[in-house]
Amino acid sequence: MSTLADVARLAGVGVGTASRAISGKGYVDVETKRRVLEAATALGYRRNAAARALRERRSHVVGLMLPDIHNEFYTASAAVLQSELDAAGYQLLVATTGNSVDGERHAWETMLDRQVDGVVHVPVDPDGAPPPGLPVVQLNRHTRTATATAVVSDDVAGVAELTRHLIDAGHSDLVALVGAPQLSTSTERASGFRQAAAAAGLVENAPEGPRCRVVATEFSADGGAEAMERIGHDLPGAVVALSSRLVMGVLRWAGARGVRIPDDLSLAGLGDPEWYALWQPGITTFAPPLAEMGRRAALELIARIGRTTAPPATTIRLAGEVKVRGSIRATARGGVTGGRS
Amino acid sequence: MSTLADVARLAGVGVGTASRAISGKGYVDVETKRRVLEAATALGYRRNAAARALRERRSHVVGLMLPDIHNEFYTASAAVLQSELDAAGYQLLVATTGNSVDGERHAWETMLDRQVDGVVHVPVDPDGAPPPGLPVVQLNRHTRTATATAVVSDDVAGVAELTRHLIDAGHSDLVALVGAPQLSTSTERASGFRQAAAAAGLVENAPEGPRCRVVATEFSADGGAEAMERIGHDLPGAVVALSSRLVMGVLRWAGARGVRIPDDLSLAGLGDPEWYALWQPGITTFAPPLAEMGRRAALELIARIGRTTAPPATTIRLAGEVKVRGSIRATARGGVTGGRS
DNA sequence: TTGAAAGCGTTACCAA
DNA sequence: TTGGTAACGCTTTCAA
Repeated sequence: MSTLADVARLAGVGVGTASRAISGKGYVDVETKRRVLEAATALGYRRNAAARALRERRSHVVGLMLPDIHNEFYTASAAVLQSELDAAGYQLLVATTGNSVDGERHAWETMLDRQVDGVVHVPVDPDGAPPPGLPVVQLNRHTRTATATAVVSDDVAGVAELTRHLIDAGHSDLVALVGAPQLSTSTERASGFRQAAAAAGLVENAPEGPRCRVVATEFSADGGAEAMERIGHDLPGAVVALSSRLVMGVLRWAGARGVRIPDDLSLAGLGDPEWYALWQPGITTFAPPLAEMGRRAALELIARIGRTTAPPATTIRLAGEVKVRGSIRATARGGVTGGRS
Repeated sequence: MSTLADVARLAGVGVGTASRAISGKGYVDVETKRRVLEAATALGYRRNAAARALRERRSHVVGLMLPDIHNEFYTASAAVLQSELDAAGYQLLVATTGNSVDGERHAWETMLDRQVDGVVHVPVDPDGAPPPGLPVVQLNRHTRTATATAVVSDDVAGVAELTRHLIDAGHSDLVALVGAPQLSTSTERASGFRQAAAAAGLVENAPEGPRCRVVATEFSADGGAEAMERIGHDLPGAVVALSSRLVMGVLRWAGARGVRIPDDLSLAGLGDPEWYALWQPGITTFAPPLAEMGRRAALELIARIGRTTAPPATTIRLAGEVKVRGSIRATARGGVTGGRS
């Protein structure tokens, strides 16, 4: 691998000049620059990133910390985040936290050791704080204490709209399935559900009559199946499974128990993996704007890097979209949409 | 951020000693080492990765080049690859090629600029060659010229087994859907299909009688739907869609055309995304051992890094598994499994 | 507009 | 076993 000194020698200039010609900062005569560039091409010169990072005190690398690479919910954001960052000249270092506090600490150490210029972080520990001084943007979830700017989906509004859709279809006995109550995603989704339910006069945990319930489990297929098993003796008319994994769990449970969707039970979901549309008759869902979230997170982070005074931590809420498909059945009790039965 | 010099000063030793104490290479008195480590902890010292990379001429970073982060086929391997690499002290730099030769070239430049120690690569250009001298392991696909070691699924055997399953169920009019013919995945999957079909006496492209066809399109849902549209006038008894995207395309097409699976058309797939099992009555498929492939790729790469003489390029073929579910209907014409109709 | 030279934080060599 | 010192390749003063 040839170095800048090689290029300078071949071009017949000093290293300083060569550096300026190549980086494009500082004065260089047009003709000199041409010669340097030519020499660089001839030698197949590539700037050494390590030397640059050492001298410039910035690595041009940003970290992405997420619970699990193999989860389409995160990768949907990661894909556009990556391309946005790439366009701005940053490389992406990926570390996974495995949804554990230990894993998260380990990932932070990795990031710090690598001198990343900033981090996009899907937080695990609701009370964790990012290392001071490092530009961090939280994605999807946010921690309790507002230590960093977060880019999230407006789940409250989205789930409320989804819930209203159920209510409009004539449902008055609703169950929402959420994950661990410490996660911001759990509480916000539950809150959207409760708001819409309360506004329609559904009473939480009422033994009968118009009612709604919130069941907390774990954001996984097993969690969803287990939760349905738990309430199986007292099934609602509709269940809102507030993550795609929970939807899978409900579907699995329904298949095993012979419960037909939407005939025996209406189902609404969250997220929009490709199979939602494929599954007959399609899962009605609230789809967070994952791509847009990734884009915004990248932009926010880039804006924060290199700035000495960190802008105040804010939460950026992006609106998603309710997608109506066939997993909800209009009841005889009839709502605005009328009954199909 | 404190430096090694700070640590050395606090511990009352020279930087050389401090370096040896911390890196654990070279002679250091036990007591001295303790003092250094203590000082390091007190100062919250972290080794500067850039300086280390510059001096050691290796970055402890490996690159992962894949077509698209948002594709569960690759992330299934990437997840275990990441954890394996992490355990060996390597960080993962991710670049996407977007399935284009240009994107691939750009990704290579990124990798070279970053001085990565090695690369795990899902090749796009079937004729491309990795930069000489850099340890590279190809994942999933391999290039035509055996320039690097590749870790792939034994698609020939797997697809042959899957095809035999169809034949055993009494099918004698088969279509296989594959992607671009330059990709090794396309040719190997097609070859497994042809082998099994020929062994059962199916004639390729025969106008009637026991026959089989191979239709090349693009590895995408649109490609699958378009291919089905193209052959819709002359439907086979069963179609083998040789990627999960193609399966989606077939399913979408079937939904739109009112073709029932498996009643009107049997379907077999490849890969095993979570929704295969969920989709009623389940997609019968050949599932490549993605996790194991990721693990092996990581191990092979680690073994190659730091070794001066590159071991010869070999292709490591890992066996996958055929998963039988409900998307194949036994025909009246009856095979060993007998007909359900 | 240019060249020389001083670091950036490590590791590795060498003499003590 | 230790400390001093010379690189590693680059950017960035500073004088010329």
